[in-house]
Amino acid sequence: MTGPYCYRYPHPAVTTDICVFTIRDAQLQVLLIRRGGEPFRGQWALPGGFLDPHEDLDRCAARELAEETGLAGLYLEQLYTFGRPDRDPRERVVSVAYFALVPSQRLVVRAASDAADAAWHPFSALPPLAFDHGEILALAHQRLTAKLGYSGIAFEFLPNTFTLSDLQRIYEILLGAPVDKRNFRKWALGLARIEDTGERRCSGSHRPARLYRLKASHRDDAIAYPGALS
Amino acid sequence: MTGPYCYRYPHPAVTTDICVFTIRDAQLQVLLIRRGGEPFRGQWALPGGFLDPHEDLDRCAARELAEETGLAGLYLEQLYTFGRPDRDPRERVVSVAYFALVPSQRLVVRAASDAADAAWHPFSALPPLAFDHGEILALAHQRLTAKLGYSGIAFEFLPNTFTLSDLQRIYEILLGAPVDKRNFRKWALGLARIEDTGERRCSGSHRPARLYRLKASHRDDAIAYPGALS
DNA sequence: TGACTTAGTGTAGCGATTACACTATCGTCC
DNA sequence: GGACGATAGTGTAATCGCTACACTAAGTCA
Repeated sequence: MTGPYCYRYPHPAVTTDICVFTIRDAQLQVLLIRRGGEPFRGQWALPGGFLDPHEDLDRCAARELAEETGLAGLYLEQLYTFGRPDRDPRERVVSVAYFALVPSQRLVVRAASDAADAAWHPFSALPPLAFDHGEILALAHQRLTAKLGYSGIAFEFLPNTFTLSDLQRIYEILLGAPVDKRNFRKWALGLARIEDTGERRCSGSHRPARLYRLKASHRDDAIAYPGALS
Repeated sequence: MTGPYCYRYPHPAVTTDICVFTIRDAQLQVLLIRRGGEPFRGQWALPGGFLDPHEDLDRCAARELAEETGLAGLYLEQLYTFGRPDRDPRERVVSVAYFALVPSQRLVVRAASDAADAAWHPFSALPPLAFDHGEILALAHQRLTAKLGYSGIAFEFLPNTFTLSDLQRIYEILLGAPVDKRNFRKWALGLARIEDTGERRCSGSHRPARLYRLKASHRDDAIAYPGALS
């Protein structure tokens, strides 16, 4: 392939790929797009794409995510950089992987032009993935569960207001194990990061639950749920 | 600049930069090289260099480290990827940063051709650094101290055999605070990862210390010194 | 109004972490 | 060879945090 961009030494292409997680139907789910072009046409892959010449890496990840899925403004964190020489059959591609979390409510996903389709898949039943995206997702999942043990990352799955039962459900799904209600609440109520809104949520024929809210002032507090250490 | 390597879209250059830490003179120290060429000629920088076309990223980091400093076979871990569009004045460069640890004894450092000089610098008194290498080192240091809390990374600073006092000194230097001797030894002796060699080390006019050794079988055990949580 | 469903609450036991000070063993110097 | 100096090595009691565990409260709906 020849073109107008020439260098004295070979340069790899650089892309970002984004692992977007959410919790839906009481399951951890991942956003995948069906590839519209070669290679791996028709297979599922992570959203992502090539780095623009004057664009920061974080910016690239956010842009690709918005372009391919319509999602914007979510928690986005650099994960790891994958660079095996043969990971893309077309040319040498170094991919900076990101991982992102979406609250369960913001699930509207739009497939864009260069992606034939975009859909959520349960993490426990992923289809075969293009390139080394399976490996990338495995690492993202590992990071996600590890961060439960030392950061307040679980809150990123929640909307602005939530009940303590909502929060507990998140932890139970991510940990894959039930959590004691009283111990969990004792712990959660001790966190500086959340506060009572004074409101309640009525959702069915039972006692309404208090609604809590995140305090922006403590956004980056390290929060470790002790039961997450297992 | 024109050359034989042409692409349809612009490609950034990709490099690796390595933050090498050791402990020397009761201080955390970092390996820097003095730049022999432009830009930033004569300034201190992290060892590192351009990715070869058929080389994995990890491989590139290890190779550059060996070429520029003579160090090989040490603990090497990918840290983060830096890609600000203006971080290199010559052209767009995306750098995959690594961090590496060397035992205090293996300190022989050799400056190679393209690096005018290589030397250890106390982390607490770093000279001005080229590019965004100051930022990279700050992140590496953060990762290093964070990992003390949940991994056995401190052992990477030790030679094959060591005394418990050696180990304690590592923790005290990295944590920047004294550690209770009895509690520390109780903890260390409970680790499955170390074993008594039966030998002793005599180093001065005082009681000799038992020598311990790492068990290879437990190389990747997670080890968290409780005092490291502060 | 009774049944159902989820929200919300306290305590006692256990295990882990912490604080704390003296004895042991070697070399050296007189 | 005895005293000194220097580092190695050792145990216990108090505290704190985590865990296990079962019932009452407040709504809806039939």
